[in-house]
Amino acid sequence: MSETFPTKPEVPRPTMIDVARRAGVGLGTVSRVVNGGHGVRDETAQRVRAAIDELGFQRNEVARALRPGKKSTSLALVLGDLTNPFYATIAKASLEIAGQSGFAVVLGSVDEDPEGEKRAIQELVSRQVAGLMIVPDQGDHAFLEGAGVPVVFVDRPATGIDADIVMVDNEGGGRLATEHLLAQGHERIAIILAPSYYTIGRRLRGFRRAHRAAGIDVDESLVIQLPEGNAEAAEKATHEVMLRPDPPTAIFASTNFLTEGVLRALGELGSELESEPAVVGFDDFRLADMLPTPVTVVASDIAELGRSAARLLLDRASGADTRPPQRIVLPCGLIKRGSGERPPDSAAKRKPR
Amino acid sequence: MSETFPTKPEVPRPTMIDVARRAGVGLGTVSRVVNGGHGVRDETAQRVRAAIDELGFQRNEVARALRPGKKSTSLALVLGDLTNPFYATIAKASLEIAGQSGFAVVLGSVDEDPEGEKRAIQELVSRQVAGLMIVPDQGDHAFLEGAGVPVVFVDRPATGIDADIVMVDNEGGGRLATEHLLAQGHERIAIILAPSYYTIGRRLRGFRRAHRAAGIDVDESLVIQLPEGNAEAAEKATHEVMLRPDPPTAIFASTNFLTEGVLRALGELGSELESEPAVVGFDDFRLADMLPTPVTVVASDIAELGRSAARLLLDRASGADTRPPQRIVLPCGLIKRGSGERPPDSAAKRKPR
DNA sequence: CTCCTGGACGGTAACGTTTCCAACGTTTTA
DNA sequence: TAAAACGTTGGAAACGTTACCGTCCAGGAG
Repeated sequence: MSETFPTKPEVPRPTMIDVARRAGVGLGTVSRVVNGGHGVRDETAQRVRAAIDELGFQRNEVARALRPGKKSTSLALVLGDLTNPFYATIAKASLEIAGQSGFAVVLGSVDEDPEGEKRAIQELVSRQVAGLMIVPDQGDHAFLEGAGVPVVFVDRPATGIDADIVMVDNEGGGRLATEHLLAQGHERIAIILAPSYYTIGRRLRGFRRAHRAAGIDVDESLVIQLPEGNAEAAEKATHEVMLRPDPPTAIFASTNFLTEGVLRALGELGSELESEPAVVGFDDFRLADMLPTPVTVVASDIAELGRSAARLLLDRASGADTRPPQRIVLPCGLIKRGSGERPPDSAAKRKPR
Repeated sequence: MSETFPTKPEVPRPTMIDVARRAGVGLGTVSRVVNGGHGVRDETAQRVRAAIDELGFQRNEVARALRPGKKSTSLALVLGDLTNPFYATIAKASLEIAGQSGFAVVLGSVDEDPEGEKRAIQELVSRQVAGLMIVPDQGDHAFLEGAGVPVVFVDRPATGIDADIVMVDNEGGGRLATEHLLAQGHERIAIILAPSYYTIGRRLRGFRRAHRAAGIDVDESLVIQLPEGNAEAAEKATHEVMLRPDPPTAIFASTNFLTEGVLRALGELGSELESEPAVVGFDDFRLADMLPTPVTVVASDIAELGRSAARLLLDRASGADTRPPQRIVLPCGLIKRGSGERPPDSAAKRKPR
């Protein structure tokens, strides 16, 4: 390198010792002032505070967390693809709650495989976080038992450990969506399923229960298990099922990304279809109301999912909450927008508006 | 509480001292083994590693970061609404890069006001992060000068400090979008602007330059400054401008959320309009290709924005990079989808497909 | 007047790690 | 053969904070 950047003087940040010296008091006094200032004479506290301001002192959270028994003021959040608005919403909400209590949120690097998840979690634990919020992948989470930090699972339970869990009423949502379609007279409803997550299983159960309650048999050839949980897989599967000799008159997409894939396939199929099927998705998504046919979805308050998890974890971490592991379940509601309203016998093509 | 949860025995995690005792070696030797194991006899290292496995020892990153001069192995990321896919993409990408180097990413709680941002940053600095990635709000960031950690700004520069910056070619993008519309024959192009961010200013500059190059005057009444940067504001503004006696024949929306608002307004206006205007947005968004009229956008590689920022910051933090502050600018490209292709004289209504 | 009480404060140990230095044994060099 | 050099190891200091303990002084009780 021909010219180097003048490296910053790397001025060491002032410590409590500097503050103590400046204020002419002992180290303990500074500590007391920094932590609320009980047991310190007003006049002394003033002097200390003045010194803090002059030096621009800021407490070193790392040193603080080193003290015996103390945990850091950080929570860890382990989740999947942040690009999925579902996860992003959880992250944002938990961040907000944590921030209100002066806690930061550490995001471990998120891998796909269970092994990567385990590594990420251990990385986080080694940072002495006060608690873990995890949207768990498949695989055993028993190794968390000995981690010594409270854990809250979000959106789905984990196996091998009995911990708090905050989730959505997946079965109720699945039932709601299906009942809505059944009420329109549909009897051949396809359900598109992402790979074996717990949530998906519950949504399927709701689907079956709604059928049973209505006295209608589920055509198992319309229960479609995708190899992957992305829009492309759903698109392909929708293509296939709609071109069968006896296509479904309605489709229930079990995930926001899957809904997108379903709609994409229907759009491409377009006029090839004798009659466009009704569609209901699970989880709302942006622009759902602006598509050529606004899409009806079953939705829950995802942000509340994140908030509840963060609140619960903070209470656990502070020791304020010693109840047995809790199971918080948030309700789902139906947002009718149009795509679920097509009658099964309608041969009408999508209209301009 | 009538019954309390059996509090975990709170097993203290094993330390290096435990490992040393178990392996019958000194503390220094354990440290050497943990950090690569140079200068330790193979047989000794084996014994130490065995002890580590048996005890399930894991290095305490907090204690590690306390050592003089050492920073933690965490990077901080400060940004706006994670629910905005733009920010979420940056977060995901930087997380990925940081994770590859064993760094975690701490998200400070993100407020809207400059004061909240400053507080969040100081919270993060007090956690001894190795570096800061900031998508800065307005306001002076000179206070970062003395923070003693490397800073990389993302998406926009900050005032009051000369630091690395990774951004997008906003002016080029603005110009590209405008040129595309001009090439279709449009001469009355409205531009919808979010409040005074740096990026928006550059996009506007590109807009003006393109006009000048084409020898067409900008109608200043079509340069629309929004009071807020959300979809609602854009929707309202679009309504107003389209109902003027002499409406624009094309609209350039300077932000993904604004594009959404513009489209929403146009959808509502529907048949009230004599001719629907062409639309080009800045930044791509999910489902843009599935709207009734697929929307043309100017886009850049947002993920690369995050990746570059993280890479640069890691190099700065490790001291590997001592160059003067860098300015990385990523190019923008045009993604044609249809909404930008309407000729200015077309009286055609939106067609079914 | 003395003793005791209690509030205010100073000093120090401890947290778990890394880094430096000294000590040791072995081998090479003079 | 003695000295020097080297590789391996153990021990101690240091990082910045909090918790605990002891000291000091003032004031009240006896």
